[in-house]
Amino acid sequence: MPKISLPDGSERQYDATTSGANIAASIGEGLARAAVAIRVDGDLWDLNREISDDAEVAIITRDSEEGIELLRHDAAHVLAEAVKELWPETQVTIGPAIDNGFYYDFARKEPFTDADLETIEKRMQEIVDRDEVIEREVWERDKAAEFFRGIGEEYKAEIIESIPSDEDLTLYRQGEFIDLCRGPHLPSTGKLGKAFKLTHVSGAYWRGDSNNEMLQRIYGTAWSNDKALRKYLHMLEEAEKRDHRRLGRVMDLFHFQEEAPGAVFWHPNGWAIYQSLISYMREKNTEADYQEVNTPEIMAKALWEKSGHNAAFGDNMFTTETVDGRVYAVKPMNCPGHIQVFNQGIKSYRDLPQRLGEFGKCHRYEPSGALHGMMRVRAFTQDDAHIFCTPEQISDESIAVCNLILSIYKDFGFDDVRIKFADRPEVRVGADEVWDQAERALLQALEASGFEYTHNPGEGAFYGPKLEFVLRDAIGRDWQCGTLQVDLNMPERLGATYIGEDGNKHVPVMLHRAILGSIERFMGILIEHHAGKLPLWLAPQQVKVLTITSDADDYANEIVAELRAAGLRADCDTRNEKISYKVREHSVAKVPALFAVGQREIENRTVAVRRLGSKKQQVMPLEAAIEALKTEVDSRR
RNA sequence: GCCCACAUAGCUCAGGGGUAGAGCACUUCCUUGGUAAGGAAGAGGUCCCGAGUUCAAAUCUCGGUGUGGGCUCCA
Repeated sequence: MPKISLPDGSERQYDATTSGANIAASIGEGLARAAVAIRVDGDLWDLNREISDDAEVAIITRDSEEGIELLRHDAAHVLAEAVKELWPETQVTIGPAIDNGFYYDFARKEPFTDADLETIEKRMQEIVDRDEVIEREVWERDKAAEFFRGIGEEYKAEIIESIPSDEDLTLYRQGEFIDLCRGPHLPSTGKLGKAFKLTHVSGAYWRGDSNNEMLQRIYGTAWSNDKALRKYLHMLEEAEKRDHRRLGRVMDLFHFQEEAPGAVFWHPNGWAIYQSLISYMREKNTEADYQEVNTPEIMAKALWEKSGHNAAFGDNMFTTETVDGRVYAVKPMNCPGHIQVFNQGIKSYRDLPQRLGEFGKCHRYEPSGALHGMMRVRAFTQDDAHIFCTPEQISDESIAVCNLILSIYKDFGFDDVRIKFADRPEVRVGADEVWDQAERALLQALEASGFEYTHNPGEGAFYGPKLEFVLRDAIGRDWQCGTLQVDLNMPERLGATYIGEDGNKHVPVMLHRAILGSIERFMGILIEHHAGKLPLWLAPQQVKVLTITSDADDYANEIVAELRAAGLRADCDTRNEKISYKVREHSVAKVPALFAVGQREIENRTVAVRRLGSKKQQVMPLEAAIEALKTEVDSRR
C-alpha cells in the first residue's frame, strides 16, 4: 500500500503496488501521454516498474531535459534494432544520448552508406509504428555475458565482463532486439515519436582508444516533437552560414591551398583584421607593463632537447637539416626563446617580475585529421608572454593575468567565460614535489582571485599546471583560448637564474600566458561569433562610398580622402552600376558602413549612411558622419 | 594517424567510357539608374596528381595529395 509523495507536496495512497504510468494516469490524461519515466527517491525508473513501497515520485515528461535525453537514448536503441533487422551479422556496441541527439557504434565489415542511412531511418519509423513493448529484465552478469557471446555479440560480452561478477545487470528487450542497458526506457517504441533524423556516419575507436579497431558510428538527432526537430535543423543551416571558411571567402579574408596544409594565405582584408588584433593586444600589453620581444623561429634541435620539448612532443615538431648536417627545429612555442632573452646579463630580484611578450609565429605538425580551417592549423601566431618572477609574486601576477584576460574578452563581446584548472598530465617533466608546489601556487592565486572555476584533471601542460579560459560564442559553442601556466621546470632546465636578496642565485618562476591563444583561431571564432558582421573597429573595410551617378565621382574621392585622414579604412565604388547592385554587393561582403552619394548629397555636402543589417539610411552632414564612425572605432563597440 | 565521403570554370554545383555544362562572378558594349542582383554579347577548363585497364579514361581500378564529417590528438 504505497504512499506516494509528489513534488507539489501532495500525497496519494494506492491500494496495491502501483507504477509511474498509474500515477500519471491518476493525475491526468495529458500527463499520462507526456510521461516517459519517473524519478523514484532520486533514481530514474521505467514508467511501468512496480512501486511497492512509500516513495517520493516525480513524473518525467518528454519535454523536460531528462525526458528528451531518455528519448534520445531510446532512439539509439531503435537505431540498433533497425540495423540488426537489416543486417543481422552486424555487432552492436554502445549507443548513448548526446547533446542534440544520439549515436550508436556498430562493428560491421561493409561501410554504411548515405543510402543505408535512409533505409535505416525508414526501418526505425516502422519500429515506432509497431509500438513494441520495451521490457526490463534483471540478469546475472555471467549468464548475460554467456548469452551475448552465444549470439555472436563479442563487444557486448566484453562490456559485461568488465562489470563486477557479483553485480546483477539489466537488459532491455524490444521486439527481437535485446540490449544491455542501465535504463530507464520508454514503455514502448511508439512513445519515441518520429521527431528524429539520422545525420551522418563516421569512424570511432572501440572504447575510445586509437590502438583499438575502428567501429562505425551512426549519428542522429532526436527531439520531443517535430517543431523542435525542424528548429534544430534550421539552426544547423544558420551555423553553416556563419562558418568562417565560407565567410573567409565571401569577405575575401584568406585562403588555404594544397601546398601549405594548415597554413593561412592572408589576403589584404584578413590581414587588416589580423593587424587590428595585434595592435589592440600590443596596446593592452603595454598598459599592463609587458615588454615586447621577438625570438628566432628556427633554433638548434639541441635546445629543444634541453628544454624537454623534443622528448614530450618531438613528433609534432617540424625539423630541418642544413647542407652542413646541422639539425634545427622550427619553434612550436616561444618559451625557450624568451628564457634566452632573460638569461642575457645578470638579473636581480629587483628586476622581477619581468614580463616578456611576443607575437610569435609557431609551427606544430598537427595530425592531418585534426586540421580545421583557421581553428586548427599548423602555422599560427600566439599572443604569447612569459612572466619571470619570484615564488612570492606568483599570486599577484596570476590574478593580474586573469583580470587582463577577462577584460580583453569583454572588449570582444564575450561575456560568458569559464575558467578551468588543469593539473599534471601523465606525460610531464619535473619532480612530483615541484608539481605539488606549482599546483598549490596556481590554485591559491585562483582562490584569491575569487573567480569561479572547474577542475580539469590531467590536462595541464607538460611543464606545469594551467588555467584554461573558455569562452562561449553567440551560438553556444565553447572555445578554449586563453591560458595561464605556472612553470617551475623549464627555467631550471634552460639555466635561468636571478640574484636574490640573500645574494645567492635562485631559479625564477616562469608564468606562461596567452590571451587570444592563436590569432588565427581567435579570428575564426570572432568571425563565427559575429556571423561576419564584425564590430567597426575590426572590420577590414570600414566604409564604402558608393556613387549613385558618375557626377558624384569627385565628391566620393574627396570623402574617401577625408575618411582615410580620420584613420578609417575606406574605399569608393564608382563603377557604372545601379546603387542597389552596389548596396547588395558590399552588404554581402559585410562592409559595416555604406555612404551613398548622388546629386542631393553633393549639393548639401552630406552622405546617406546605411549600416550593415539595417534597411534604413540616414542622411547626415559629411563631417558628422565621419566623426560618428571615428568615435565608434575608438570606443571599440 | 584512423574510418567514411568528396575533388569538374574564380565561386556554388550538375553531368559522365568517344566535341565539357548551368547559375553567379569576370571582360566589352548599351544603360547615369536613389538603397540587397538593369540588358546584351564575349572570354574562361590538363575535369586534383600519378600509374593501370581499354581502340579510347574527366568518367572504371589502384596509389598519392588535399578537403569535409567524425574518432584519436590539441603540449
